[in-house]
Amino acid sequence: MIDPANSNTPHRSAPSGLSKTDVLWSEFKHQRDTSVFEEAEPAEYVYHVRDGAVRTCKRLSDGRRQISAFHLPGDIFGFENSGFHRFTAEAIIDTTVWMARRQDLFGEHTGLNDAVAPKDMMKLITRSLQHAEDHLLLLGRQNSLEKVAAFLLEMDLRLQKPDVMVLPMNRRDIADYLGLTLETVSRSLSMLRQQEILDFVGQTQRKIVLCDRPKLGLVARSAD
Amino acid sequence: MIDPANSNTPHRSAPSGLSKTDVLWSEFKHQRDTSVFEEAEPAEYVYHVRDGAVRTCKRLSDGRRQISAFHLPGDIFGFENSGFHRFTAEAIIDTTVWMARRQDLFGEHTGLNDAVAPKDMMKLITRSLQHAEDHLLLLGRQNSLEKVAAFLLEMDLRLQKPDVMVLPMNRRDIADYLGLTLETVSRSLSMLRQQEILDFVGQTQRKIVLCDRPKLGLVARSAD
DNA sequence: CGCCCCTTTGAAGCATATCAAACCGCGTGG
DNA sequence: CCACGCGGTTTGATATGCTTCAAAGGGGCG
Repeated sequence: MIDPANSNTPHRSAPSGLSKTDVLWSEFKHQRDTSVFEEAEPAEYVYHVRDGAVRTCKRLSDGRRQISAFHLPGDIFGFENSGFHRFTAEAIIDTTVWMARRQDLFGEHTGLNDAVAPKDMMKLITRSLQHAEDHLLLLGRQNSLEKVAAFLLEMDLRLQKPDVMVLPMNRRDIADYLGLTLETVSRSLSMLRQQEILDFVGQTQRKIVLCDRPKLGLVARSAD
Repeated sequence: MIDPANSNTPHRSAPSGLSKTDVLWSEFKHQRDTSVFEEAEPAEYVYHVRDGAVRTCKRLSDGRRQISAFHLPGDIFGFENSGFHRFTAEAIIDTTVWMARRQDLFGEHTGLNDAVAPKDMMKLITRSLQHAEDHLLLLGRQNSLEKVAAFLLEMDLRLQKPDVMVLPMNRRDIADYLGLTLETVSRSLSMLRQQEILDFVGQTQRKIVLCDRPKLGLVARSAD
């Protein structure tokens, strides 16, 4: 968990989404494919992605994995009500996070309670809930092409509709997010490319241009 | 929405799960297959199931449906942070609910703020989130037999492990909860019966006895 | 240059969906 | 009381979308 190679610089400022500013945040770097925290571990910190990308996932004992969310720069993750993490969080690529102690942030056992308004925490949890609820419909009732299209639109939005979308995750991560295999994800992307809805930039298949967002939207929701 | 045939008796008491007692609850009856509220409707009330059962679901425009949760007697549902319902809620069978105004309960715009501790609300939302997160893994990564087994165990637990489990929902509801078809649900139940893990009581296929909960647990998680 | 990881693509297999038919209990109306 | 229709369920046959297995190509890095 603690990597001596990591810097640990103190900061006093607030990520967007949290209102109070007088909380101590420490910087921490995680190499790709290392865990930020593990499922069932006590939840001592809250994390703020500065740079990189993180996946939160659950695993079955035979290795099947479901990724519940991707966390990109600006996102906050790891807050838990229960005191224990319900997910494993792993760095997808080399990632820098800022960490704050839960009790500092949410003032449970400290004198300065409500260091961050409970309202903020509520907002964060509600956003997670909403995302999970939408994802239930996708996992339970949408086909592979719709799933991949929806994924692209989600990433597009969260990366603020860049000209070129650079995906930090590989095909397997996408597959485990969408409840598919990596081959099916690849085939769906190929189909979308063939329909000229997207294109790859250069030879790396992680840089994607969305040529036709409206059409992509139609594919994502052949419905709704 | 408002059915004149319904009784509307005022109550002053608190469902378990909410701490304060001085909130006005009104009783309301919903016939089976009628909606309690619709997606995108303003969320004015919070609901407490007294009797019956409710499903909350999302639909795609072509009719595909994903049920996110079943609400049984004692459950609270319909609280929304956003002010608008993100689901449709429908009575599965004839159902009695108690309703309380959101602002009475959570004291947003009233003089008596925090009529119910924000902590309670947080607990409710966290429970929903946890359930949704677990359901993601089920929908994305478990096979039909595992899904049905997990469903039975969930219902068993929530009905407090009765000798005979009486399911309020039909096979299609179960299917739409598990991301399957009703035929696949039926086949899975038949397989479990053949393995003597469960049995039907009488000729109605909604009364189920779990003969071997440990074995059912093994089926549910051929993993985890 | 060569190895490894990632991705794509093809072929075959399989789990679940789809289509179809029969059964059963139940409520209704003759 | 019985005949009938209907919704719900089961079961069988077939179809299909996705997975599994396999192979090849490409890029990056030692």
